Amino acid sequence: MVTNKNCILRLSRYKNALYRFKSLGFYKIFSDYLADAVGVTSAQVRKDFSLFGISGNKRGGYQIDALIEKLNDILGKNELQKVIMAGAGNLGSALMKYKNFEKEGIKIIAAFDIDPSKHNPKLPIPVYPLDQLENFVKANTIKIGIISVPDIAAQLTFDIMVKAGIKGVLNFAPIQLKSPDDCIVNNVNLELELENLIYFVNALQKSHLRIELSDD
Amino acid sequence: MVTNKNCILRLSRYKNALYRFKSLGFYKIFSDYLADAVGVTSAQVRKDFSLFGISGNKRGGYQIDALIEKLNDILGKNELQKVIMAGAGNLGSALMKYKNFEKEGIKIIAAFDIDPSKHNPKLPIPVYPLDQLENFVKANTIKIGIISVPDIAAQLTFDIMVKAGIKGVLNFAPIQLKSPDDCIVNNVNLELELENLIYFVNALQKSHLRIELSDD
DNA sequence: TAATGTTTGTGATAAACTGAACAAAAAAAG
DNA sequence: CTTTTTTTGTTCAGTTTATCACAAACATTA
Repeated sequence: MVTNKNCILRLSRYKNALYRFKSLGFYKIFSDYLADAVGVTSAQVRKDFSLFGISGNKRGGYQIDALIEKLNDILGKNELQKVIMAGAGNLGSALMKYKNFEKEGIKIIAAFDIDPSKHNPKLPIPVYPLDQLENFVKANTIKIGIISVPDIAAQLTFDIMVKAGIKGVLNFAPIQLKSPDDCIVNNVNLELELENLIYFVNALQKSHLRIELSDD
Repeated sequence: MVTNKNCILRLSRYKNALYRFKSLGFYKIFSDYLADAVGVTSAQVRKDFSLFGISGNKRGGYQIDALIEKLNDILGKNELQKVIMAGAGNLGSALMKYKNFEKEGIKIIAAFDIDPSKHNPKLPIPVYPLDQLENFVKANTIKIGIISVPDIAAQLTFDIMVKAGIKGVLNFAPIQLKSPDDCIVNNVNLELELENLIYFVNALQKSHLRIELSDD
């Protein structure tokens, strides 16, 4: 089992790039083209593929269709992935309207919120009371959940999800969730991303400054 | 200059944890407490601090206030960070309403959109035509931008930002932006995060299955 | 003041990841 | 059919990142 998160992220990027190549009319591709499109070296591309037993044709490159198929298979994307959402506030609502998920075979099939004013089972993505989450997840054997509730409610919401049988959570709340071993948490923390950016922008400008100063 | 992105992300997490400890009434902290709160080892905490010349007191731990101050300084957070947003659609609007940014000293001061129906200079965060972005950024010496436009428009929008003098971009569009050396791009790709999660959930379940099977 | 216990700071070590380089395979050219 | 060219697949070496382990420093206690 490959546990390198960056490697898996690269697979997703390769796949996205392949769709673009395909839409341009290509039917085969070489590792260096794909590398350029994704911003890595060609050795990296071949190495990644080799880890998953994906092979191409020497001097012939890779068949795009077959490659996409294999990547989707590895990424678990060859069947529609049903996902639930906890929290129907601003961010949750925006994510529910986000078109790119469906394009990628990911469908948010229901949302849950503690606030009665948010409940509405008639929406395209119905919003139910939070206490119905467990039954819904069990009845529909959902494995993946998204948390977009306020941070104060995140751990509680998470625990409900775990109890219901959710095995993977995309967490937008800016706290570190306490999780059992058999549930995976991916954090998306927008403040952290911005802080990170600010650090590197500052650091880069300082290092430029130092280079300029050291020139004289 | 420390260029390890994960290390910088950890600094942000330490800082967040420190605020929580502080609000609980603590005034000093040991590396192992902080490590537990963030989910790393205590050696990692001390090593990270050591990289930035942060030192504590042997047997006395670290003063929380001084530590927060130092981390904010490193992360460039001791002054309000002004940020602009390109794209005032669903995601952009949700981000503009997102309260946690201001709590962290990050303020979105204006948004820009190509769609006239989105323009409204009277909103708390005013929305201007895209072609005013360059002048606005120059006039206000903004360094950081957020891209939440459709993927087809992302590169164009990015190029405008770079021309205006933006040095760091948080990009929500699911494409790889072509960027000059002096501008940093951090990608937030929600499909990728979900795909990643799906992979690891599947892989974990398969590996459990294998372990169970190999038990007999 | 001396002994004891605790926690930092860091050098050494190990692990993980990436990149370079080249043999092997296959197509194309002659 | 042989040579040349191209591109894969993989080994090996280099780099980066994380962990271990322990000396040094300080507080506490007797």
